[in-house]
Amino acid sequence: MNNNSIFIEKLRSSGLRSTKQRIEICKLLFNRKKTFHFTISDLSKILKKETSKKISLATLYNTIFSFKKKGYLKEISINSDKSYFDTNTSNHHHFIDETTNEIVDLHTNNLSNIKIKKNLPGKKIKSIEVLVKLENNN
Amino acid sequence: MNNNSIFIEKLRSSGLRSTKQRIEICKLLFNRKKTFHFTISDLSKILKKETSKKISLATLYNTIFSFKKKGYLKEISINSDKSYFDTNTSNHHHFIDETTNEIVDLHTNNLSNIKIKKNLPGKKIKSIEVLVKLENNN
DNA sequence: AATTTACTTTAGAATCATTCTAATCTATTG
DNA sequence: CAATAGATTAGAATGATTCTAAAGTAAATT
Repeated sequence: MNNNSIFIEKLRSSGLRSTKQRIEICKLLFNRKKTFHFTISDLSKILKKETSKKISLATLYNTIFSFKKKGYLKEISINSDKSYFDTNTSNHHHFIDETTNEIVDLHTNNLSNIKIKKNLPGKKIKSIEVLVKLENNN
Repeated sequence: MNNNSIFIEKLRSSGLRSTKQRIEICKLLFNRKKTFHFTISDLSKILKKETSKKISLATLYNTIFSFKKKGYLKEISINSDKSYFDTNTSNHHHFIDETTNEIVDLHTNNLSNIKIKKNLPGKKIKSIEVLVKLENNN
């Protein structure tokens, strides 16, 4: 029938209860072909428009952070007053257009291999994130 | 006598009035051998301790942003609830230790050359920022 | 299927960084 | 030394995020 069962299974299999709210958020985030970059307030606005039942802000925060912890979302490191998230959890990087604030994925095959020739004692690399800032041409 | 005159000149030459507050902030930021990474609230705390006269938070924000605009400071892109700044304005990158939140410079000579093989129409690259996240080497 | 229990959701308050406001002050110019 | 453009200030306003504690509900247990 509907494809909620996919999300119910996804939630269950990762030890999260399959609640109405979480399923609604899953549908919004993961029923997409293209990568989706968003802030919590983006999400909140979209949910207000597209959904009949209201989901509280606190639940949105809770859910997005548990999805991040489970590896369903990535948080993007850019300088901003808000946090950005990405539905593309594969290893990749970002362009940010500083005139429009639009975020675009930069896949690793479009980037030369990165080697770090310095290491700090007692520490190991967890991730390497590249942010390419863009401005208008000319 | 004192070396304030250096800062007075620095401020004047870039079209900023040399006020008591700005000179105080200059001394705190630029009388250092090593790169200094800080947030506004770090700075505020240090100023409270090290300085007799109080500088208002609004002035701190104003000053740090004008110093950034003049190129005396760089803002660092990490995910955080606050903005981080860096007194090292040369082209370089950062490590962030996610267990302690300590930021360490990563100079370009410790990094392989980065090539971006994709470009977006009408846009050009303004800067490339690499953030290396570290964790404990257990 | 009813009960229990642990996990979730919720509204609203609280917190914290940052920005705004509008009054006062002051470095520089003439 | 007076004029003025630019700076500083306290405190209020804003906006993102976190907290709280009460009410709701999925899943486990009977």
